[in-house]
Amino acid sequence: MLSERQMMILRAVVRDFTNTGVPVGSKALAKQLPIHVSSATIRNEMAALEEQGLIKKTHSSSGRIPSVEGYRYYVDHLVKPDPLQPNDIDVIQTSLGGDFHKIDEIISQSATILSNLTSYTAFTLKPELKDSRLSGFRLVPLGKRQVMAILVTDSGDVENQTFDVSEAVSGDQLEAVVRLINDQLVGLTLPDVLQKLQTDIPLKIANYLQSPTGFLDIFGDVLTRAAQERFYVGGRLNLLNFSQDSDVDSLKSLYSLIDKTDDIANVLGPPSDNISVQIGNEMTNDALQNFSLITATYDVNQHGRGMIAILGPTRMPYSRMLGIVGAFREELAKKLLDYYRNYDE
Amino acid sequence: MLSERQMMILRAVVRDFTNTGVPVGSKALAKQLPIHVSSATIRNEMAALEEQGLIKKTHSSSGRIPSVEGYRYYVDHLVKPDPLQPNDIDVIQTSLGGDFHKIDEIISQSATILSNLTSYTAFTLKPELKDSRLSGFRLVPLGKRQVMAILVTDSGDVENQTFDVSEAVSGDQLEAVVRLINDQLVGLTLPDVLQKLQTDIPLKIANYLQSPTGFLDIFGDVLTRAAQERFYVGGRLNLLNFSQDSDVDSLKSLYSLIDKTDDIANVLGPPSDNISVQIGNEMTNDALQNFSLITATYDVNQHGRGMIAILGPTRMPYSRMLGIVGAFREELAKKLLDYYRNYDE
DNA sequence: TCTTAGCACTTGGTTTGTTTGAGTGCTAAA
DNA sequence: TTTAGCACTCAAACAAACCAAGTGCTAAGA
Repeated sequence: MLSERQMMILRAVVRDFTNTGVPVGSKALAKQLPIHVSSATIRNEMAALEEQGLIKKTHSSSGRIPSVEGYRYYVDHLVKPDPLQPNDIDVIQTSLGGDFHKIDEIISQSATILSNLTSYTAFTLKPELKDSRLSGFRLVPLGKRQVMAILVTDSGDVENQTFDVSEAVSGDQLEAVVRLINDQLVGLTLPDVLQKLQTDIPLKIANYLQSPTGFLDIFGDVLTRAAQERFYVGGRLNLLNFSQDSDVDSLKSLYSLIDKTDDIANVLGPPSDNISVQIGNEMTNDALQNFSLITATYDVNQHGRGMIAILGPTRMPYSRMLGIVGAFREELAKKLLDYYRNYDE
Repeated sequence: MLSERQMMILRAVVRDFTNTGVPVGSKALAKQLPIHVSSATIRNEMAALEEQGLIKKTHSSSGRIPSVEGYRYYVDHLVKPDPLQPNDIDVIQTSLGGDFHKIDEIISQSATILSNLTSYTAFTLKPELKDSRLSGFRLVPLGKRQVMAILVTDSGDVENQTFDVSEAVSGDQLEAVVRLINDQLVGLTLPDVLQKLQTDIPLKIANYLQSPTGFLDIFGDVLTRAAQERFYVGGRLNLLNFSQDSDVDSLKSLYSLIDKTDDIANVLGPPSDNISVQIGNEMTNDALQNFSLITATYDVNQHGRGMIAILGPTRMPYSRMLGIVGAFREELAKKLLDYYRNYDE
């Protein structure tokens, strides 16, 4: 249990350290705090805070820096998100104000905006497609042997892929396949489609084609790509600013971590309604020991829920960051609702 | 004019320094060289080489390192490309051996292979499309207001883009546009198409649509994207290994340089039949002062010519790198010919 | 004339020691 | 409970000393 004064001191330590990066000592605190006590008193309180594992020293006679637990306490109990700077609001609204023709453009643009605002690295995941349904499938013959497969979902997502057909296939046959898929699968959720694709469909398609597997593979490919959570990264290079003593190896593993599509869900953690903060070793991943991750979901009504996140050094100014993330999730949700409304009507 | 012995010494200095990264002294050279002379003699010769600006000292009593001019002389007169390691041949052939369905896959895969072989950063440009011709154009209605535009060239390239149509457009109208474009533009080279698009076409299309500009913009978009040289980068992270003293700023400018599509042609320089080497400040770009760039073209007969390149530290083992680039350009050309042959027949 | 042994000299890097300043814990008095 | 005072610690900055590698030059030898 912390006294009021201890909280005040802890808050000041975190604030000061996140701002300056220098361990903060009793004297500086005494001068800075609103209450009027001597540095010796501060020292006593700091000893108590250290006792509880909330702050620590970098060496035996140094000032204090927050421990991970200290940051945690600060984030959970002491911080208040800063309201956005007018300037920041401007940036968001102009960057997001344009006319977009694809959801992906909005989401990827968002990653850039977020990284600019924070000067950290930002992630954006588009709303999950798990619940969206197949609304159309096309096969468009392009040349002698090339065909493009196009898949459309009811939420306006389009996924396509070109492939070669190994044998000569007639337009009629293609048509038949398309008709079959559209008859049987349209309206189902993507996971359901994927499942049927492995059971019912191969039998039926065999009527039209001798070796149907090729087609189904392609269709499956396009499908899984569409169903996969697609994520975007902004401000990759900002990570360079925080890799202390330029440890190339850890930088590399960091970069390969954030570029691997499959891992990202693991890294970000499960979605939650609140804005969530993960600090340093609270994340299991070794490469992230000196980083903090702020994640937040955004809801687009029946169109599902997506996620945004920023990754920065453990000593980030949390109040400002929480403010930005909180505001941005709202703006993004609004923008997407707008987009869908336009698209639906 | 260099004597035989001076050449031998220069070659040895470059070899040694590129291998070890340590300035090389007279004693080490005396031991290493095939001829039997004392270190004092070597010192005299080195003084002569320094006189000519081919090698230099890092400080008044240090060993010598090659100057840019020294590297240049070495590359122009002394180096012999190493033959490929059996292991490397293996890597190339298995990585390139698979079944590809798109040229872009081959080219992008090539960047990865090259970067793996060299442990530097690799670039690959696909064969220019300037000379290839439009072979087909499609507009595929996807939903109420979404349409996909697809463009195919005679070299098998496919480019597509989804867009919203602001007004309700009937299928008939779309068909008419498609027919018009196919009638008027198929068979022309892409630059010609682009040109006609600004002159003849708008007039004709006005018969079918009230506000044709939207469509033409889209078509133009897709077209320019297809005509643009597309390039791929492999081994981005390898740059981290060579950024001495972790100068974050120069790293950043380096990365933004290689990620900007429009600049890449400038950076790589004009294509030439030979393998070309650019060393340090021979490149005007500030960010590249400590790097060397090896570029080479590859020819795919009538399908045009592309480019590959590797970017590494000035002190790279040139003989090995020249060997790799030389061999790889051939393999890639072969593979692409194969691909086109399959595609054409 | 070319080569080489020998030597004085230069320099960066490493080690070792010193100083300084910010900060701490503890004690004893207010 | 607070605070002034004091002894103590440690990183960082600076300086001195030393070492190893290498150089240029000179003078003798082939």
